[in-house]
Amino acid sequence: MPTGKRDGNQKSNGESAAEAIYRVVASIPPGQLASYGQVAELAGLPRQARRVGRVLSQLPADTRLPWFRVVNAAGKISFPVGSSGYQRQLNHLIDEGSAFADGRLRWRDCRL
DNA sequence: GTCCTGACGAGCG
DNA sequence: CCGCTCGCCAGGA
Repeated sequence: MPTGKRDGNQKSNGESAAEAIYRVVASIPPGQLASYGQVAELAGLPRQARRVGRVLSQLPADTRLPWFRVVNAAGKISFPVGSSGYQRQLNHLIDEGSAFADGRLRWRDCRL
């Protein structure tokens, strides 16, 4: 193995951390929610919830990923109440019946 | 190279 | 319930 200092965080699959995160988020079934930490763990990145938040923050507006199904460990939307991101996420969750209009979420872990 | 920030989490007072 | 600290990692200045 040549001076391969390339590994970084790739899984043996050749799948980057971001790819793993995308895959996990995409696998969250409708009506269910997962925390950043949960997603990180399922993606093979324990203790890296922050990484998940970072990746999601870079998602394009037209992404197909159900990023709105990802909430923090407190079971709440991780955006300042009233912000556009908050409204957008809450809107999607309400649409799926995972949240009430007052911002209260129906907590359901993903538990795969 | 260092420093700061961030869609987090758990612990402590 | 609130606020603070520390750990963790990536990326931009």
